[in-house]
Amino acid sequence: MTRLSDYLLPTEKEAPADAEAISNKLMVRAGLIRQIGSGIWTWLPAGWRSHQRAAAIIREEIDAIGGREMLMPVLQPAELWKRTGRYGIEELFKLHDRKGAELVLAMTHEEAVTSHVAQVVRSYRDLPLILYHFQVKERDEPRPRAGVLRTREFIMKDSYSFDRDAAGLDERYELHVGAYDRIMARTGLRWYRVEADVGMMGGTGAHEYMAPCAAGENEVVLAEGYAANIEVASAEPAPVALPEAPETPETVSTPGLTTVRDVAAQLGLPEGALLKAYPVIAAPAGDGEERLVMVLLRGDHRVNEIKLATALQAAHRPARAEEIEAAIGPPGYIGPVGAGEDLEIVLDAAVAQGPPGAYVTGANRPDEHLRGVVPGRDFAFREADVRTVEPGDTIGAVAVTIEPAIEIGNIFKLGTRYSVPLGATYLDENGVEQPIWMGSYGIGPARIVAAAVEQYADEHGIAWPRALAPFDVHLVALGKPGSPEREAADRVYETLLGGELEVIYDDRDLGPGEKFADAELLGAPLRLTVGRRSLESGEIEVQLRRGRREGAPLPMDAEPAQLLEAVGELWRSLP
RNA sequence: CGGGGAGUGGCGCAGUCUGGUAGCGCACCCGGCUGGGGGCCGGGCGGUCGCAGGUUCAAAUCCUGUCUCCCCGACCA
Repeated sequence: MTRLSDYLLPTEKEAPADAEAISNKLMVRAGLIRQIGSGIWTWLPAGWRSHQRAAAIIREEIDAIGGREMLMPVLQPAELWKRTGRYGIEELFKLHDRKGAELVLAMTHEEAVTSHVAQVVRSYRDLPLILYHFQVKERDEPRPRAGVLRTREFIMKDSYSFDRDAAGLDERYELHVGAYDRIMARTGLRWYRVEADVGMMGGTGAHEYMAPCAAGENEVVLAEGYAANIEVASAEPAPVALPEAPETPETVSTPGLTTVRDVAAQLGLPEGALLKAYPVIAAPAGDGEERLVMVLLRGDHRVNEIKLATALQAAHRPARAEEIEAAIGPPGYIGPVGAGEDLEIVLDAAVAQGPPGAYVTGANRPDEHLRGVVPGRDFAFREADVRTVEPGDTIGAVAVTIEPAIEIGNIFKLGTRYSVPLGATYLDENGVEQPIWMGSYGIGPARIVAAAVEQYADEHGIAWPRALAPFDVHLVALGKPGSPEREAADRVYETLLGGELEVIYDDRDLGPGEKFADAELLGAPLRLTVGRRSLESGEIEVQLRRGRREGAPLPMDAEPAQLLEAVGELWRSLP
């Protein structure tokens, strides 16, 4: 029973002034969500229905691959996080109880689930295992934004798999790939599964599920048969015309010219004919020594920090001017030639694999560059792909497309990252203790909902895919309360209640304009209208929200079973 | 953390420069009209001007401090 007259659906004509993203504006305007603090949101009744629909799809598919639903707490002892070395994470909310004991608010649940498994699982006979829950995550994000797309508190479905070995983990991972693919397909979203960064913790595989939309914070690189987060993407660079190499490099005077653009312009060369030197200080995990590394790439390319971190096997930061001055040469004029025997030089693959020719580099002397520098001949290097893919790059001779997208799920092979510190082991057939191999798999119902709004909204409001709409059918009654057309609308409502579809019935005493506007704002896929015209024509008017198309009208005098059948058929034809 | 912007009824805003009765539209309440695209008329309710301190006869307005929110960047298991 959902009559709008006694429902809480606070719609607004105007979007809140501080909203920017489409989903932010529309979800607030449609009465789905309300903000209570930065990155802290309430789901109002209609919005929560959409959230629950997303969650239900996820639950069904994870159950179907053998996931066991449970519930773990958000409030946790800090000790657990100290054992895995994650207590220092800045995003982790930390607090104390009245006795002064240290607690945290969980931002994810590897620690909790692994500590349970460590206690409970003893034998290879107990494995494999998939455990999951829907639970609030708390993260002190540096910058919450875009309504419900990036919040400090949100519900995530996180599942965790436990296996005897890497091969078992691969199996559980593939099961999740299948489940996630089915979840995405069922939501009605446009989505991609992309290769993702595995991080420096030695993960062995990761994918992200991305929904393309303007408000997305990530970028995905797409080509025929290829989809990757730009953080890890690789492609063929657009070619650059290089001058032929002279016998030896020659010095050119470039007073005051410290940028690629200025030097290229001065010498009449494309920016790609220069080598850009990007000095970084690399600090390997653990207690490795810091070291200075010169990263070289084509002047028109940009460093990809994630790929560079992978190539260096180390966290890194840009070197400071005084560090550059002391170790190499004057900032703005540094280059690989004569930079010192011991300096580690990483040359981007786009140069190392590029056509033969000569480049311009800094001369390591003030106001001078070198022309005619040939990698390999004039300096030694280590090759690595460390540049960011950009428009104009190709894969298989076809230009890539780069799209903004929102990450709605990710799956990750953890290996023994958490089982070892938390002592999650089992005894194999030979009685030998072995670490458990783990995977973790997250997905955010809120982001699924918000992404659907982003992808399908138009200037009139939300246009839900069938699977996520808070209500399937929006029945609008026109005319005065108590009028014959209202009575007819009531009868249609009663009939629809006997069917499978979720109906919101606008029985409020408002004008037609307001009702239609609210219906389009709220975005149910199917709108049925009963008014005076219906009495005259004997037809219930039909409008399909997606595209705002008129549908074939339904007969008003049909038997309830017939009407339900007709509505059901209409419903199944919708996107 | 760096840069920018903003806090005035539920929402959107004006008023601040130049101190002097807190205003507008929408929403809301009451009555009436209207009844197929946010309609009309009349009458109402509702605001410690984010907070604290200061200057002044007098502060939404000037000064100091502080809190909160948004955007861009940095960051992001």
